[in-house]
Amino acid sequence: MDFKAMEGKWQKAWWKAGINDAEVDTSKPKYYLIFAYPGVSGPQHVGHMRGYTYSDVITRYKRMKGFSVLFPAGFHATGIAPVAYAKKIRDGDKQTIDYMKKNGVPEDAIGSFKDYKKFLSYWYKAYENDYWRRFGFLIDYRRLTSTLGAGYQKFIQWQFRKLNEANLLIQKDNYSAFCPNDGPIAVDASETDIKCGGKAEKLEFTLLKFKMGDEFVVAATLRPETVYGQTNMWVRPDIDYVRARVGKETWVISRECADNLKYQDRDIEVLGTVKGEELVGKKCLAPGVEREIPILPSSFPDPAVGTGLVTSVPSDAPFDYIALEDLKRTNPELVKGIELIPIIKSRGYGDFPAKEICEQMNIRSQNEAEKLEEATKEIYKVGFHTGRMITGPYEGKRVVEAKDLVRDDLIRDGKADSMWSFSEPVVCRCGEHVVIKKFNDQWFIKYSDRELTDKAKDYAEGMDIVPEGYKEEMPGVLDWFEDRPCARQGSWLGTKFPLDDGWIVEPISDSTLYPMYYIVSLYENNGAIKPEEMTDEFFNYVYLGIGKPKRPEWERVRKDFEYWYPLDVNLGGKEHKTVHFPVFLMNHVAVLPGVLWPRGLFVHWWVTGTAGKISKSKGGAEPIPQAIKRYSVDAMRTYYCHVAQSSVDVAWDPDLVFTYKEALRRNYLLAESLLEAPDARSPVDEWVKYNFNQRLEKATLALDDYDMRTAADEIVYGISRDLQWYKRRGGGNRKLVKALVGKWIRMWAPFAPHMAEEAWHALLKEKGLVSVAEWPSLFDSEADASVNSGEDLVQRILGDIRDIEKIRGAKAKKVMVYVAAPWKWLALGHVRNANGNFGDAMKNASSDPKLSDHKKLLSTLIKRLNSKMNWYRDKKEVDEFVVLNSATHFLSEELDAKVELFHEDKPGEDPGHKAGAALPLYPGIHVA
RNA sequence: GCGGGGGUGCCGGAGCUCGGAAAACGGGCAGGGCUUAGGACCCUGUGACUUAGUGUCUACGCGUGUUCGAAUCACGUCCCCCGCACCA
Repeated sequence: MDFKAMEGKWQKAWWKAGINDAEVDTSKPKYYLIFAYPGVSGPQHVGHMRGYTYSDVITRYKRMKGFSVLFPAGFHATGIAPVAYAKKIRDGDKQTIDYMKKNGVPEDAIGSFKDYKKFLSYWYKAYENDYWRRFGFLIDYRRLTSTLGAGYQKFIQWQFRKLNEANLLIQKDNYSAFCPNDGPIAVDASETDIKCGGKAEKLEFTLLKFKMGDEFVVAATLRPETVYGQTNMWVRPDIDYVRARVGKETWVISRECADNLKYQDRDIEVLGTVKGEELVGKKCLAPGVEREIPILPSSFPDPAVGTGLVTSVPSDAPFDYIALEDLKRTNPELVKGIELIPIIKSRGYGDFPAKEICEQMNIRSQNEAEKLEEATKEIYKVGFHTGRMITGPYEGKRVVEAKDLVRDDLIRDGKADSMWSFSEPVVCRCGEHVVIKKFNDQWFIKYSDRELTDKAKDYAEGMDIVPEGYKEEMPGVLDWFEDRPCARQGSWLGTKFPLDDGWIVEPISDSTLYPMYYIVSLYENNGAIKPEEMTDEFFNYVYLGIGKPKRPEWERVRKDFEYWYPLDVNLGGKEHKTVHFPVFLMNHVAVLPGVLWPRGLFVHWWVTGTAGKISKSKGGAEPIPQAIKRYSVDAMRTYYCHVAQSSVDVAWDPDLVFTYKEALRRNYLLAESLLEAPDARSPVDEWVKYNFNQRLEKATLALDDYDMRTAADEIVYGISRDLQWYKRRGGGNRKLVKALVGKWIRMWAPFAPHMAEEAWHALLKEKGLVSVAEWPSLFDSEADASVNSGEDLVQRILGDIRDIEKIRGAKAKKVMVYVAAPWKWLALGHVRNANGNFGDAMKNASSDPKLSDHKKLLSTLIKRLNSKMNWYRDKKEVDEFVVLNSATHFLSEELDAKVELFHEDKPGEDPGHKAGAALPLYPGIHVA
């Protein structure tokens, strides 16, 4: 089977027929689904295809169920990623370039990426043509849109004016990264604006003021509650600090700290420098404990973090503990008399967690910075969450509470202050140290708004949210979600913030209402509506029905919108659970009337590499064009749907994908061979119809519930199994087979659409496209579960005979089967009625006149039946003789032996005395 | 700590809503067949013991309880994963 040829052939047919173009059709119900559009950031890998595949499978199914489907897509280009890539190419970043090459990007294209616009247009095309179309996604490509498009930006501005009308835009203080030369900049992993420090976190430090004569030596800490364990202070002897006037006080701090404070609204003036070594050996008064402690030399404090001075709590801070140990070796005189002070009791640790973990991790010196970081994190986490104070005024209190209490006390008493600082040095591209600046006019969307939150929570309760667990989380997420900065200053790509010059709408806030825009983008893309025309008047009319249409086209858009809205499902990866989905929901609630709010959310988990999430840097991500070639699109699609539930991470496993390819091929060949079988009525026609119906029904219900896995399981494996058995049993009723295969192939279509089309045409000689065929309906069938009792009986007998063959160590030449006498079914009836109670069963059976001839056998029989009570519970009575009689031919072929069938009470011959052993559904068997 | 989700064969995982011979379905492994060079296909087996089958025992993290009957319900307990933010 040539998957590759099939893919090209049928995709072409789909595009030609335009079955992916969404059209308003008022005679049909509508279905509107989007996936969270991808951030445009270079090549995608096999992991990305999971969610897209779900989207396509769902919408293909809905289309076959008679819905008019809108399945659009777009590109999220705002933010900093495209600029970051352009920069990496300009810088000749080898890893990035190699990754592009490995994904088949031509060299000259890579070169052009120096211009972020070229980068974007290349990937718009690649996502569409190399990924989405190649996977056969029936996306309405006429509606493709980018968040940088002119019309889209008009739409975002309209959205923000709506938010403003709803009083949800506010300005307030915010601390964010700032370069004294270049202004606001981004500190993120892509390190677009900065030279180093992409991983830095923004943290609020407590500044502890240590009195030393008339001035204060100031140390920064994240753990004010540990002041009770202070033994000394650490200073870097090799650097220069500054003496600065802060308000009315004089502080000794690092130069970088002084800079930082300047930007945080402090009245500060640098007076002079202080050499670090001058401080060594001096004593200062530790705040909180009011004890004199020495200032000691160390190498780990960083002048760019906090104040460049660190208070030492060796009981609970691994860095401090190790630095002390170092000193003990090099300069024991300095540390004489310093003892660890127990301050906090945490789960799993004794009095001195820092000491314990250093010993555990075998950390020997301050130079092992990475391990020390890890140890610190661990101790911090455990201490914060499980620790209790065992000293000081808050003894007995949990650390999580004590932390704030201690800090507030110290600040109130003038012994401490606070400051924002990065967790590691951040240097701007210009070479300047990045500071954290206090802005007092940062724009926020007021997601904390009580009314908005409550409305969203109420509404979410009635939404279709998959999986159920996320639905449970949603109220918590909505409560927890606070005001969020929605605009930025600096080198970001995005829409101009309409209320304030110089601000750019940030990339989460411009991606909340966009399903609305796909209605308009169709007309923007075909030129019917120009971006200049997209005024507030336009949007108010088409979305809200306010005002009058200026042109007939507006009415057209309005009609479309009324037809397609609200959105049925927004589908996205689990990374969106705590940001995108809540803001998506809340923005809808904030600016639109309730009837337009989205009906459902679908969250799926990831495809991971063997070691964690597939990432570009670590490699291991299989490029998509290569994967398509190796596995075939249909196999990959089936793999995504079947390999695990959507709410579970799956590890990418190439061997497993191959097994799906083979399963598909097997099914195709099975369909083919069934159609070729000679026409014959078979004893299993009713059985196969009944079971097909069961599976069809189960798959249909599963798809209605967005459970692609169960559906794929029934379709790819379940039906396949039944049909194999049907074939093995001699099934070949031409008319029935054609109907079976016809229905089955239609069920393939959402999952393996190319193979389905191929089979639809090549095997069934159908004319139209199966992708737009009707989803199959159930067979008319009178059969009930008793057909399975019969077929189970045949399978069980076959198995039992095989067991016996094995035990006797010889193949059967002749098999005699004895079907239980009718009166044994009567006895079974009594056992059932007694529901497991042997005495009752026995009593009723022995008083049954119809059983009076068999009194002496009753006791053993009832005992045996009773022990199988649970098994018999839901078994239907079948005429075993009729069933087996129709299967003797089959059995003798399977076993290559003569098979004879008898009634227990008319055994004919019974050399093994097996007739009497027969029970209902357990015939006696003699093998010769 | 808070919130959410979990602990079932060699592995991935069904089953839990609504209690009724646990292990569906896939994978792996083993034996056989069939052909052969296809990542094929078809049988059969895969907790232990036992046996001319329709038998016994052990098993759903651990412990209790409710029940004729518990992976499923209840209580307790241990462990694991994810999120805890301004990052898309």
